Amino acid sequence: MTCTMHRTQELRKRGFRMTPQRQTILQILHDASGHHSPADIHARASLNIPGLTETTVYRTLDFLVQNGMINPAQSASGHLVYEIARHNHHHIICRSCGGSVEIEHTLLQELYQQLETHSGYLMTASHVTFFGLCQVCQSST
Amino acid sequence: MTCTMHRTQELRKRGFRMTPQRQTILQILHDASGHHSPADIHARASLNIPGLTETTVYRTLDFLVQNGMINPAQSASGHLVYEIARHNHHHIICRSCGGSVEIEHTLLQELYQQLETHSGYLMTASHVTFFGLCQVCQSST
DNA sequence: ATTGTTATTGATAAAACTTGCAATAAGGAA
DNA sequence: TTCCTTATTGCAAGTTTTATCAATAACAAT
Ligand SMILES: [Mn+2]
Ligand SMILES: [Mn+2]
Ligand SMILES: [Zn+2]
Ligand SMILES: [Zn+2]
Repeated sequence: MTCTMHRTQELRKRGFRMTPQRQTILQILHDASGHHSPADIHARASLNIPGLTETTVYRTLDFLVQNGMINPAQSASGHLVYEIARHNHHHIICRSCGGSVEIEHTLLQELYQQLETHSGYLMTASHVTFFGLCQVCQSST
Repeated sequence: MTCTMHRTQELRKRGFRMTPQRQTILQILHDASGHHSPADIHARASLNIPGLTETTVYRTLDFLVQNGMINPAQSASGHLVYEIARHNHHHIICRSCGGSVEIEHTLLQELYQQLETHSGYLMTASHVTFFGLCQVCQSST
């Protein structure tokens, strides 16, 4: 079964509908891996769907996050960006230059255990953004 | 030396100035501990400084973050809130009800070590927000 | 295919946040 | 105190994000 059909069924199972808007935005995030801003996504999706509004882009992104198909992340500027949901990972962003690096979730596994023990919260996958100083910016101070 | 005088000197040392706006906002965050939205802060500070604009509140908050006197945090809604810089800590927010709990930084110390080793980034204090499901919301599903 | 239900969209307005610039005032120096 | 430099503010305009609501279209049932 194709990826699109699978996602369509997932949504229908939950009483939601697949639409060209949702399909297009998913396709864009699937193809162009990485983090993308709502404005960027709107620009790209508009090529396929001329009348598409920014309102719908924001709503669709929220919807897809709620349904676990994409993940939100803080960008260096503090704004939200989005990426297709893939393996569980996190990021460190350099406070100074904005550069970033990816962190495997396995590194956080132990912490998550402890957080659950200490807080009673169930720690679900959450695509955390840490901040720090990259090597280049460390030496250039 | 009073707290305000100390902060004033800190800023002057760096070529910046203490102003009624900055002083008032610091005082507000100092007295009302916890996380506060820009709108909330503007409302409170306006009582002391009638003409105060939202623009200045946003700019002041950014400035105070840059100078390490306050910390930003993601609220449950995703928007930024601010609190006076105090002991190094983090938060877990419940995805479902928005409730939150505080986490001591000591719990993350070990992780930060590993992150530095793996990434080469210098991990500075960063007031991280994790997301999960609180006990109440876990049982009510 | 046709119909009916209602989730979803686009249009519009509002709220939240940012930027550019001239007027103001903090605070160092005389 | 007074003067001078320039960091900081308020104002006005712009951008980003959210809320409301009537029109549309997905899709299940006929
Ligand atoms: Mn990512
Ligand atoms: Mn906090
Ligand atoms: Zn850097
Ligand atoms: Zn909860």
